[in-house]
Amino acid sequence: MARRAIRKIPDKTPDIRSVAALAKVSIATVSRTINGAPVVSDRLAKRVWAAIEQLNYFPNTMARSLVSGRSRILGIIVENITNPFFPELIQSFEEIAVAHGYEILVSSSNSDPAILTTCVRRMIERKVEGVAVLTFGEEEPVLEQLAYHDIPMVLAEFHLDDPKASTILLDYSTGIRAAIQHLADLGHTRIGFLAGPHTIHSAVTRENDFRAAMEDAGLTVHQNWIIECNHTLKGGVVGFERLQSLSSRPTAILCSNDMTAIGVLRAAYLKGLKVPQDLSVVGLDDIDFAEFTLPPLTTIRLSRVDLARAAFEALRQQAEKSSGATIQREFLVSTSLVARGSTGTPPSESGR
Amino acid sequence: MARRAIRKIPDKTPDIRSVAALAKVSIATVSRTINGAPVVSDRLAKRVWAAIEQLNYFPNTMARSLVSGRSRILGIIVENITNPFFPELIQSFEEIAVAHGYEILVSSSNSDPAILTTCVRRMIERKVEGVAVLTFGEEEPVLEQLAYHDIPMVLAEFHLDDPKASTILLDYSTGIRAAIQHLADLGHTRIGFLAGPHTIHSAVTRENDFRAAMEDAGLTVHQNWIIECNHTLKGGVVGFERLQSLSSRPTAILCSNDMTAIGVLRAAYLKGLKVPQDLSVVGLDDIDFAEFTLPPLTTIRLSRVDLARAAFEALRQQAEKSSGATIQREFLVSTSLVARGSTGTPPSESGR
DNA sequence: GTGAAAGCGCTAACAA
DNA sequence: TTGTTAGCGCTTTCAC
Repeated sequence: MARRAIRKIPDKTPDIRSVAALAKVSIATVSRTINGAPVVSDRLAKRVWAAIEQLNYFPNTMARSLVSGRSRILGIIVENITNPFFPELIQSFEEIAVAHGYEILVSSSNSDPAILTTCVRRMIERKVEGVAVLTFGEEEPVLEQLAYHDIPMVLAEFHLDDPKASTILLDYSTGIRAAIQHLADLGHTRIGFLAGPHTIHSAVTRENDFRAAMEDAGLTVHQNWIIECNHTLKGGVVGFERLQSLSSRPTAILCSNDMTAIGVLRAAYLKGLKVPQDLSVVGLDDIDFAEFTLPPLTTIRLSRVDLARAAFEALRQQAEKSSGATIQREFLVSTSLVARGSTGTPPSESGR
Repeated sequence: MARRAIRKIPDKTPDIRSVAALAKVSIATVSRTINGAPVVSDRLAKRVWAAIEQLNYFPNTMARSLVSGRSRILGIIVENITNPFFPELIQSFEEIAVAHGYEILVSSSNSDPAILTTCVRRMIERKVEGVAVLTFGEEEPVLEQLAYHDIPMVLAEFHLDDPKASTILLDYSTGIRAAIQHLADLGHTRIGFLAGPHTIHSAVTRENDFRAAMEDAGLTVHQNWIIECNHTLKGGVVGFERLQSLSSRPTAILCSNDMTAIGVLRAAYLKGLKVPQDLSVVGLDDIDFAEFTLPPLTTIRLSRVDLARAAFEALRQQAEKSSGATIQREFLVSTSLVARGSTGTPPSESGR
């Protein structure tokens, strides 16, 4: 019974030593070659690469991170991955990060503080080099943990007085002004606004910018035409219905985001209202789907690519900052109007 | 000039040694305590936990992974994060994985082989303990890399003859039969099918199941009513138009996925066709949005939660398999019909 | 039950 | 330019 079965010993995954041995160099040389240290001679570098190829060697990221102290992981926390705006954003962020040799840790807070706490904990445990907090304003409670752990962060529309925190400012104003002007040019004077939840900074900003734009255009803001919704399709439906229940109604509705606007489109259709003949609707975000609503949605474009780029850049600067160097702490992403089919001249019978 | 500025030395992030020192035990005891090894005495364990708390200590995941050989990271590769089906899937997978102490690495192949290769490379470099390849059939070329690196994987609708590969079978048949029967019950006999790209296994399976279901229902399959689309909204528009250009047309269309169906809904509307009065439309997936189309989409539900659960379970079993133990290698996720407003009786004037 | 010590695979400081 | 070596923070034998 003592006979030893002859088993093929599975070849260990190759490590830096096997590469060094095969290339007949030291492990330091292998390391230098891989990391592009400028001192390795071509002759040796060539041998090293050959060995790497032959062994199909992949450096062990954990060992690397452990010793270098750099995880090369960036975190991104979004509000709700189920809102099409965010997958598009994540995709851009991922692309950029991967192109720069970073890995990303995605998580979605679902506007739930408990989940957010878990997200942050995961980020800290995995030693991310920075976190893009793109929840648009629900973030305060967790920011301290991040700050405590000295993790760089970039926040959308929120200034944190921390040396490691950068801010992305969203210039909604430009887009919103353009939208109001567009509506005014079409002849609208009665414009309502379906806001986002007031717990979200960006929602408040958007609403304020709406008010300012209305004033600038010389239009009256009707307080009861401003309704707090929740940035979802259903929220848009509810908001529309509340507006409809009023005796005096707007001829155009600006929505705090596209999902809300899509909800309005849907509710208006069910109500028998024609867009844009009976009602003009404007969204904000310009998610991919906006082009395909019926009618195609006029909206204020907030470029996911620009946003992702700014977020990455802010984090990269923090992560790769040489001490003493000065970095950009504030980034601006602008918005612009995309006129499509959901806006038109107001119905003539409506009181001007 | 030699005066040394007095600077507050930032406290290093606490490590296992600081905890051990504070608790007056060895680092081995700290490690055992954290990992729930059953041998630590209550007395010491208590001291250790107190020290951990006091220092706000987080174990270093990389060091842990390096020595234990377990990254506790699972990869998930999806076809296209921009298709609403996938964010919903990712969200479920993330929830389950995080609940079990795993981190996840998400990436989206965008049906681009070059990107897919990068995805796989990232997974390998980060030493994931398993990968859920949910691209639904474009995966072969990269599977070998994963297999070569001995990484467990779970594939949707694809058997790979590798000890580390598990398969999730999608039982489309049940749902598709139910859909055809539903249509037949309404009086439809002329049913078309907008297929997905033939390069995708699942698309082919769905098409075959459509044919089989038609035969079972005693209905004739018209080859020219089966059109290959690409699982996008635009694809649905194009498919619909091709169907419309025919002299003899179906009264109902089954689509290989919801995005295609939404495209059909949109194109039909623009064409002046009323759904379901003039045309019945059925989707497949039941993405969240399906409930909100106009009219609400009748569709075949493919539960993201079930799929995510199966994927995680397959990977977990592989990753935590004790040698010799036998594990489940095949999982089944079923489908069911969700009847909503996009299906109805066929138009009377149309030839039966 | 507890501790000492040997690495996990790699980078970086220092020597040569 | 290249090699030697000391750890990075942790888990895990192996003694006690």
